[in-house]
Amino acid sequence: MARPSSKEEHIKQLRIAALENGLEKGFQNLTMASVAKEAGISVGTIYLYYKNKDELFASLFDYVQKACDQHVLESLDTKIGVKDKFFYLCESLCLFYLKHPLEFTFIEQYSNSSLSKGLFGAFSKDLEKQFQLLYKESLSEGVVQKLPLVTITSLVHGSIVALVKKHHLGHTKVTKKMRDQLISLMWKAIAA
Amino acid sequence: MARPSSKEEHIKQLRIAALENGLEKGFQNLTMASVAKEAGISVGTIYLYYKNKDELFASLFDYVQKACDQHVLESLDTKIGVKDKFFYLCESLCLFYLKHPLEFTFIEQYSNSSLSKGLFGAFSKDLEKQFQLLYKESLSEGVVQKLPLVTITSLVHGSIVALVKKHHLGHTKVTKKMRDQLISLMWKAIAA
DNA sequence: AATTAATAAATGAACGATCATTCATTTATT
DNA sequence: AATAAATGAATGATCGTTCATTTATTAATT
Repeated sequence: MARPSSKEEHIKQLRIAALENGLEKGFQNLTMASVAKEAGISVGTIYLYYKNKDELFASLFDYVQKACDQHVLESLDTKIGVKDKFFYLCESLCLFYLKHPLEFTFIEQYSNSSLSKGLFGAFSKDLEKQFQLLYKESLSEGVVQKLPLVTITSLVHGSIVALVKKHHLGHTKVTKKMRDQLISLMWKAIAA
Repeated sequence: MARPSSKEEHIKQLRIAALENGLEKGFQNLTMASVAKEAGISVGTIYLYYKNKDELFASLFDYVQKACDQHVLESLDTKIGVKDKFFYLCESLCLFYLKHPLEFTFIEQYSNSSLSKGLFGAFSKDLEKQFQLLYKESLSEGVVQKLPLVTITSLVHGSIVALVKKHHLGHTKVTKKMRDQLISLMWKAIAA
C-alpha cells in the first residue's frame, strides 16, 4: 500500500468539509468556494476530480451510503437466527445513524432533494436485499406474517429514521432502551 | 362573505404555482420570477404580500400543514373507541398524503431543508396533541403498552411517511389493503 | 550532485449566468 | 383628479465554472 496520494487526501478533506459545513448551512446552500476553502484546497482543484457540483454531491452520497452499508453488514453474523438477525440489523443501522449525524443528515437532505431522482427510497440497495433475504428466511420458518415487503421496509426504515431525526433535532435522547423498545415493537408487529 | 379580493386570489394562485412547479424542479430551485409568472401576476406583486422568498415558503408550509390538520381532524368522531380512533387518524393522514402529492412532497422537502430549523419533527403540533391524548386514553384503558410517546409517534408517522413516499416515487401502489395492513401492524405493535 | 528542462498539479482571479429584491412608472379604482 | 394596486426592467449580489498562470515534481544531462 503506497502512501496516500495527494488526490486521495484532497478527496477525503472535501468529504469532511462538505459534510461539516452542510450540516449548518444546509447542503443545497454550500458553495464550491466555501467547500474548497474549508478543505484547504482551491476551487479549481475540485474540478480536477469532479465534473461539477452535482457530481461532487452524488459521489459523496455514494460514499456515505457505502460507509453505512459496510458498518451494518461487515459484522453481520449470517449464522444467527432470524429474530436475532432482525434485531442486529435494526440496532446496527440505528447506531450508524445516531453516531454519524453528518452522514445521516446528508442522506436525508440529499434523498429528499430534487438531485436524487427517486433512486433512494429508504434502504440502500444492499440493505434492502438483506432485509428481503431475512424476510424470506423468516417466512419459511413461519415466524413472520405474509406481508408485502414494501410494507415491512417502510415500517422498519421509516420508524428508525423518524426516531433518529428527533434525536438529532434535540427533541429526545435515544437510549439503548428506546432502541430496544422500538425494535421489539417492530418485531412484534410483523411476527406471525 | 364578500367576493374574494384580488389579494386573496393572488395568494391562492401563488400557492398553486409554488406547489405545482416545486414538484418538478424542487422547491429550493423555484425562482420568484417563475412562481410569479405561473401564478399570473408580476414579481413585484409577491412582495406586496410577503417580505421575501423565505416568508413566502414559510407561509406556504403553514398553510399546507393547516390543510392537513383540518382534513384529518375535522371529521374525527371523538366518541368512538380508542382503537377505531387510532385507525381513523392513521388512515386519514395516509389518505391526505396520498391524495395530495404536491403538499406531501412540499412538507417533506421543506421540513428536511435548512429553512425549517427543526420545528417540525413529524406530526404537526395539533396532530401530535391528538396522538398524545389518544395514547393517554388508550393507556388508561389498558389496551396499549407503556412506552415513550416519541417512540410511538416515530413508529406511526415514520412508517406512514415512508410508505407514502414510495407510492409517490412510483415504487409501489399503496392500496386500501396495504394501508389497513400497515395500520394493523402498528396497532399490534403498541397493543398491550 | 547540481542544474536545467519537461511535465504535471494546483491555483484563484475573472467571466457569465442566475436570481432575489427594489422602485420609478403604469394601470386600475375610487 | 386623487389614491391605490400592480408592474417588470434595472440593480447588485452570489455563485458555478473556466483557464491562463504559478508552483511542484520528475527526468535528463553534465
